[in-house]
Amino acid sequence: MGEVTIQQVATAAGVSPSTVSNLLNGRSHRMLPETRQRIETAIDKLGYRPNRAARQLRTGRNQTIGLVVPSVGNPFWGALARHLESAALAEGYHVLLCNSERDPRRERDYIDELWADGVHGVVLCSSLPSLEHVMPLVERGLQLVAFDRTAQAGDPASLVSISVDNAVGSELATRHLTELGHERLAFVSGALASVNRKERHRGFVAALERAGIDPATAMLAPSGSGADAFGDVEASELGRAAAAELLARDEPPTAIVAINDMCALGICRGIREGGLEVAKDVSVVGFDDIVLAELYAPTLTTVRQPMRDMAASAFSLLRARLEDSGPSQGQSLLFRPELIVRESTAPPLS
Amino acid sequence: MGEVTIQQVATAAGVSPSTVSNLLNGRSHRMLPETRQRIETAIDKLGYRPNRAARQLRTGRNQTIGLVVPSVGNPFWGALARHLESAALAEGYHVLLCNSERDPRRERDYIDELWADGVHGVVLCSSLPSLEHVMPLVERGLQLVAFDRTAQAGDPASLVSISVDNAVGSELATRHLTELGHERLAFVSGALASVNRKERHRGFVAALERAGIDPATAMLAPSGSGADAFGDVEASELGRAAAAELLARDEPPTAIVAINDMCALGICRGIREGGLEVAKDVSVVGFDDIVLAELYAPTLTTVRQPMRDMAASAFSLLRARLEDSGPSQGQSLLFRPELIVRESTAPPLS
DNA sequence: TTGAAAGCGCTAACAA
DNA sequence: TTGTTAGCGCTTTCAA
Repeated sequence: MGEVTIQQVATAAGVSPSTVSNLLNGRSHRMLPETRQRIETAIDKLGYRPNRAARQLRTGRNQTIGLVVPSVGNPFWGALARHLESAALAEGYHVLLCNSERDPRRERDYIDELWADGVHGVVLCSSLPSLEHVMPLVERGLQLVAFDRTAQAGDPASLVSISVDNAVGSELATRHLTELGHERLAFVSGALASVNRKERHRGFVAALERAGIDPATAMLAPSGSGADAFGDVEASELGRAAAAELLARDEPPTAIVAINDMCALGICRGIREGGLEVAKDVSVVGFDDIVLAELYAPTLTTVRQPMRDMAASAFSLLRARLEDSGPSQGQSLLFRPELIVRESTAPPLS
Repeated sequence: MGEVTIQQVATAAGVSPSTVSNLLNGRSHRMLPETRQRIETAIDKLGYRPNRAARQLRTGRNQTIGLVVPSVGNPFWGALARHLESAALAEGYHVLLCNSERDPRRERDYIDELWADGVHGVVLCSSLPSLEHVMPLVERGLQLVAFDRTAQAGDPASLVSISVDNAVGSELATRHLTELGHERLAFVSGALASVNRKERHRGFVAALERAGIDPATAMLAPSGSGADAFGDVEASELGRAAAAELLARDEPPTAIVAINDMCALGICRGIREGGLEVAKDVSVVGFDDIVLAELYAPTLTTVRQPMRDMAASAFSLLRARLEDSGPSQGQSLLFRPELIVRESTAPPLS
């Protein structure tokens, strides 16, 4: 049972615990090379590993960051979790996983909980337009990286925002459709309550205007309360329902822009259920470029988010703030999205 | 900055820290109801939350479990992570996320690391047939739940194993195909190195025998070293390559049993790329029933693992062992898989 | 029924 | 260059 302590290492090396501690904390320059050598040998021989709880109790810091996502069951967040954890591992950090299920209350509780546990850095994937609920903790020193959410006016001054340029991405997607000749377009999304949904919608509208199409003629689905009825994992269900609704109209769209890939896959499903064929009858564009996009039948045209880079940036910015301890200015990183054209889009029929 | 300490609560309530501690640790029966009342009031008023690091330093325990999966980027593991975290949250536990990327060395390092951090319970999703590498820690008291891996002869005596009955699942899948009239079947998997791959293959063979088909005529793909070339996230790539290989044969299979859903989706992709149609030309069955199985085109016939229940069991068994502290006998839980028939399977052409 | 006291393993002044 | 010392916040005997 007995774990090796710093005291035992010190004894074995014939020095005091503080010298060992100095070595451990990167102050090796203030000791004789031979002392250093002896300590290192002792550490190796005994298989010593510092007790993190003790260290945290003493310093108030730890080597853990929190990740709050709507649900890791969703492949998009799963990919973020994977890459973030990878980046963290490389620097000796751990990742505490939290699924908010898009429940604002749960989101706040998690952050409180993390803070109480001594976690000072959190990557927060919140769809909430306001981050007011976490302000008290940010003022106390919590370092926050908002992921997949661009900076907003009321945000904490120290906030780091990391996101793809949603408007540009959506515009790329939509322009691709108008260039193929589509004129009756639809935009499918849950309630336009979150920041990035609004931005993507904005890009959609901008592309229509640029193509000389009156945005007022564009369709929005699901209409009414349907938009609120679905959580994150159920994005595909939302797409499916929206497709059914759109295809039942007098003049159904010939092309659909989906808020994300899971939603797009649901739309494709709905199109097939309506007896039509994706691409041939109705074009579909997604957003995210999850792994499945390339696997689907037909393969999905979509807007890629450079997830690996984004996750790596999220971690390194967080770490820098955690370790520098200086006053940290907020900043925002906007990654450039890329249109990936695959099989789910084609010119309109007639 | 200053967090509220137990000392402050004690002062506010006019008692000593030990009494507060007693209340906190479920020993409220040994104090006057009014004392208890006063303490609770003080806790509420001050917004006190016990410092976990201090508690852990003192007791050597914490409220965190580790989850080691090949990759949360894979929707199957993503789903496990989600449900496990949910179950943990309900009991005040946290989940530390670790992606092994199917690297045995990384797997072992993670477990060591977790142990050094005071994590005494881990849900391990290892494909390794032997758990020898973690034995030293298990002997020191690490509680281990092996997930998606049935109990093996050499396993630690205290191990809990949770898995679906792979052989039965695979047999259900295969029998479904033989009953449809298929006679030229193939089994697609990475190297049959892991426990559950072997079991699934066993079920496949058993079903063939029962149907009066000589297992020797069944095909295995990818052949040779191809089986080793892919990790976990790339299961779909493996399927895609295997499909290409199988379809190039003189007598290609009319039905394929895939080792899991991601692999099955890759196979479907490969079939389409070969100019054939899933179901009509070649039937495909998966395993797992990930969310995408129902979304795919065609929807995928597959074997469902009751993930939510399995994850909940994993957590509650782990917790029981963590908190009972008594000597814990090993046990294994085998969940019953369920065949979900969808569109990707049909009778053979002629 | 309550409190005093010791100490978990570590770090960081401060002294030597 | 190295060691001494004093806690970080909590739990848990043991004594009152």
